[in-house]
Amino acid sequence: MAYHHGDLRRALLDEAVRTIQMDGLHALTLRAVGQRLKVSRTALYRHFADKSALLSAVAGEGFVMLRTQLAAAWEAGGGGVAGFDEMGRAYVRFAVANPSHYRVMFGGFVAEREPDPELAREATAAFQTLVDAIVAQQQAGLLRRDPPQRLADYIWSIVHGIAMLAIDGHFQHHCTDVEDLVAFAVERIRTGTAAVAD
Amino acid sequence: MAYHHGDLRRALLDEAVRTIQMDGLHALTLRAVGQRLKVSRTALYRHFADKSALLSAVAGEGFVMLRTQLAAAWEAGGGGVAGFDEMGRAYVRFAVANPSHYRVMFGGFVAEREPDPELAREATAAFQTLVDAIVAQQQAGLLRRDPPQRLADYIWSIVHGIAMLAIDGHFQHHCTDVEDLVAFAVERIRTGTAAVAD
DNA sequence: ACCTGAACACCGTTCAAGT
DNA sequence: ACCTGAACACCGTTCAAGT
Repeated sequence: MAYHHGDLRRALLDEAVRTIQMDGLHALTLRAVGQRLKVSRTALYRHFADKSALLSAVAGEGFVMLRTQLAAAWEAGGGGVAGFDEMGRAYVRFAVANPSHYRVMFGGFVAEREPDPELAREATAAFQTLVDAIVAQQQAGLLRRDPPQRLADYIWSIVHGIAMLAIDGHFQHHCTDVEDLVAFAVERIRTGTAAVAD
Repeated sequence: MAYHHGDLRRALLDEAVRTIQMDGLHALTLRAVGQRLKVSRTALYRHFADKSALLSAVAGEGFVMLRTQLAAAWEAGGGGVAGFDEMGRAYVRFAVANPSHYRVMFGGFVAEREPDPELAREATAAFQTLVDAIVAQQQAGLLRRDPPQRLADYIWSIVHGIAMLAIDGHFQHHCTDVEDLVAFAVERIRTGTAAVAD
């Protein structure tokens, strides 16, 4: 009869994201997901070790999407200053457009225990996109010659902070437009990290 | 016999923080808290409407502590540049020293639904400490004359981003010392937001 | 007023059993 | 291989009852 065959895994991931998007992370129960997919609530265990493995998979897909969109923004901006600024905008835009992915990626649900190495690898790859762009700009004389990792930690913190506060609605209270804030941040980062004369 | 009288509320708050600190937010169960305080698991309902009200109270105390420590740092630094830099350091230091408070304050557990107005007021008061310091610096000609709220959103995002990533252990992977990162951030913020010549 | 114990409706997970 | 149904040990919350 209506076996889901190979695509139940895919359906479970999509339904998990959909549920978090609509009703929040606390509403994600294996029973509800199974019920909505017309499947036993234990069918999931054929595809994931447990609930946290499902969340890890969601986070992993999120990191792949993020890395792809960051790289695309860098390319679309033609590298250099325009490309880097575009990366910052793309980062926050990803978080705002995919809040459930982002929350699972950084909400502390996965990072608590030692996460599966594949997830760590994908997170590192996304971070590396930022480091690469920083090194490229330094070599073009567009950015301070601080250690790239330090600059990356700093800039990642800024866009992450904006993204988190935006997702959690902390800006709505004082009517802050997120796009405007990111534009302001990009300018201030540029001013604060410009290459200094030798 | 061993009634807790008026201080059960206090004991519940402390035990909640202790539990989150030691075992994580997912380990905070009303049953465990009650058991550890030698009290029925339903005794809590005499002091809090429900579990989320307990978390709201923890968050509220966190905002009071944060505001106090930010104001103290500003004063200790004698206002001006030194005081402002000290505020940034104090912010991240608070988060790292009180990760369970911080996670409840910003982890999206409280902000999801409409939070109680008292909590919102305390969060706003903490934010206002930053705005006030920014206005003072602008009047002293030490900071760009952008809208104070915009500068506050920007700087709050930076320290919040560093704090969150630090708490969730995302810096341990590439051996970043948080104090060093904050020091670097404070310098870059200063350079990026310095007053411009008229 | 403050606390208790039993009860209710949930949850993730396991496991023997079915196809 | 893939899915099911019953069972187990949890959870937050309610409520009549005790002091």
